[in-house]
Amino acid sequence: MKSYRVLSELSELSELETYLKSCEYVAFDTETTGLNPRKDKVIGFSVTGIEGTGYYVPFYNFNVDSAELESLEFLDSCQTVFELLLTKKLIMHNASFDCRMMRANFNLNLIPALYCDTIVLKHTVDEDMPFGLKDIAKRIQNEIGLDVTKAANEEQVAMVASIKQNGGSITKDKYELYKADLKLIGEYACADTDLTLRIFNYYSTILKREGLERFFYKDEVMPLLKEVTIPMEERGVPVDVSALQCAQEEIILDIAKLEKNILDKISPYLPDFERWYLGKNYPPRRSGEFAQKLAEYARLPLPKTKSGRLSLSKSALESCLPNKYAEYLLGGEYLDDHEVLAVSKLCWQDSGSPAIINLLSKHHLKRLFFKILNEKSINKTPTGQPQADTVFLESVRSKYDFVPLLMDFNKLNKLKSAYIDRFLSEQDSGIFYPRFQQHRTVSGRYGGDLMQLPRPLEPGQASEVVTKYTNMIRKFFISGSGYKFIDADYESLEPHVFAHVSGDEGLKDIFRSGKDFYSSIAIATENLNGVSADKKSDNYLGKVDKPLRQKAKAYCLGVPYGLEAFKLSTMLNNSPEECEELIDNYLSAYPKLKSWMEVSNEQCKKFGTVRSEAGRVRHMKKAAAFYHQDRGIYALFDSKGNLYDALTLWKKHHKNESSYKNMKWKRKQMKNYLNNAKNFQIQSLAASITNRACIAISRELRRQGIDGYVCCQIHDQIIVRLPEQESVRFSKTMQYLMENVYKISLPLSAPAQIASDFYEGH
DNA sequence: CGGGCGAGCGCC
DNA sequence: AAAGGGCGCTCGCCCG
Repeated sequence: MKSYRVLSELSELSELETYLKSCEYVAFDTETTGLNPRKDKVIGFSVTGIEGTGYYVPFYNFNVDSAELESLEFLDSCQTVFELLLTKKLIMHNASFDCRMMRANFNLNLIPALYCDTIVLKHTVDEDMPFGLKDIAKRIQNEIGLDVTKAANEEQVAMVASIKQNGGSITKDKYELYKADLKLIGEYACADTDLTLRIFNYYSTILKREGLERFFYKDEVMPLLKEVTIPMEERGVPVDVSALQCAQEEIILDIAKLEKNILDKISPYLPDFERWYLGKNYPPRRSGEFAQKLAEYARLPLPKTKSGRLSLSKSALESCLPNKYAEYLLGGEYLDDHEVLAVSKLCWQDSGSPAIINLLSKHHLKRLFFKILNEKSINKTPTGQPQADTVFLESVRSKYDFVPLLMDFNKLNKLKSAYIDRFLSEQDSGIFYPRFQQHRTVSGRYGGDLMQLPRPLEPGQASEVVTKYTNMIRKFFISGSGYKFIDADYESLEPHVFAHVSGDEGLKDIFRSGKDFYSSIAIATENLNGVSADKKSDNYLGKVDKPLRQKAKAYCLGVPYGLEAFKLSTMLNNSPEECEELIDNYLSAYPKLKSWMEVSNEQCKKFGTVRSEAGRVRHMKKAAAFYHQDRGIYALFDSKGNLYDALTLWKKHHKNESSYKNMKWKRKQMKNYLNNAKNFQIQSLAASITNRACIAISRELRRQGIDGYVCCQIHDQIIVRLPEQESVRFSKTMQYLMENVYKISLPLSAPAQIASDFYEGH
């Protein structure tokens, strides 16, 4: 039986204190007025130390009569409880949020007491979605012995009813939980901490069983969260607001200019487009918008209704006879095509859109290219639709003078909406608070909103206007006065890790000799003579035959991640046979790479898990299930245990459409698992190297008492923000740590630069 | 009108 | 007949 207590009297606090004293592990959760720690209030918190129990301490109550939050006496009397919390092992679900909320509201730093975040705990033993508290609980409800589904539904219904009754809003963007009845909030808050504790207990057993405790608590996950992630999200990065505003104004003008130019140039094709568009959106009708506009167009002498529209009643229309338009509206069949078009256009004009073709709509562009201009698409989307993507546009670039403009138009719009507009609208007093989520990728990389900052372009790589705005984006992030950034990128981290993980001495030697990775592989694979992989040599491949090096770039990492001859042939414009040979030669040149790939496949099939050298596990239960359940006619594997190729599968099953479809889907999944198993070992180790460097850097900053922090991590790049006077000295320390905290069999290099924005030094 | 989704494109 | 991994964000469009 569950027993949740919602405190109402100050005297009850001592009960809570006794409860806390008796528990070692305590689940903790805040209830708030919103998601912004800098603006929103903590209205109360709940704790659970024993499954099935919980306490809620309310700080605010929503007064329905005054429609205001009123503060309660617990607000000033919680010091003892707060201090007690700091002595516990706290369990939270999405701890970054609660920790930042508590510090912003009460200047209480819970990070030192934070023991486990159940989101990253769940992620460490099960990387796949979902990660919401209740969603996780639903998945394991049999194991934890609760009907979470039922309880969650009831809770949802009760909360929504209460919020609505008290005049609150329940939309996704504005969910005013704090307006629900206090008692209800309190009980459900306790239910949440109860779930959190149960989830913790459940996954802790698995963590231990899988030997992941050290990886989780000591080496990476929790230290990264406590010492890097939360501080990073809490402090944010300054942005240059006025530069953002200028850029926004400017790019709007440049986009408008491009749009006008494009519309002028495509005007010969627009009548065809218009016919299609109007016919689709405003087809002839005897009622509604079209009928109204038709009556207007025909100037029918009709009386007006109260709402100001023309009355299309039978008697009114009959009084207009004889008239072909009135006849049509009364049920007649005939209406002239060009008149239909004219009326549709009147309807469209009312919509107020500036142009009939929307250059942002892929739908519209596809119509233009594939139906009106009768071009053939190059690629198809996964759903079989023709694609009007950059590959296609590139192919018709010289054929139509508007296409280069359209490509620029696309890029500029992307830069505007994804970067300029977003950073401007989300910045808060000149600080952008990025998210860094440790559970969003299977590899243990961060997921977040700073991961896709465009990399700067060299002059000539793109048109002038695109280069201008692309190179602006990283400059918006500034260190601010008195502060500097130290910005350090690992030099080709993923290729280094790849060479290390493969265990192939030939691959490793490339880096040991300081030669160019792609050129070396091209020379070894294709038996090239008279060229060198030495970047300083006169006959350096990258200099004397750049396309050959580019070719190698396409397959060096692609092949180990599962790239096959057919796909490669489309990338290189070679025959599949040639590519088959190329791949064979590549793998023969580096025999350990080949055997590593085979071992990885075996591991994935037989056990359904792979482990990165740093200790993270990728769980692929289904891969092992496919392999071990593999029987008879529906087998995915041949007698040697190799995945059937697509052609064999087709031969075996194409006569039965549905089972072929099913087998194809299964094979695709299995192939994906096999590829992912290989990719994971490399990507995940690279992520661990960067993550552990971040932890070491944060610790060193703290040890030296420097007011600095890791403010951004983008896969193989770490940016620290710190006081200017410390920057030069600490940059050496930072570089040393990045190159040395996690040792692999090759030396790593991470040159550190001092900068005042994210662009400098690139 | 909000949610969901496909398509496209940005990053490593 | 098929066609490299990991992501996030934005858009337009569709649907209830």
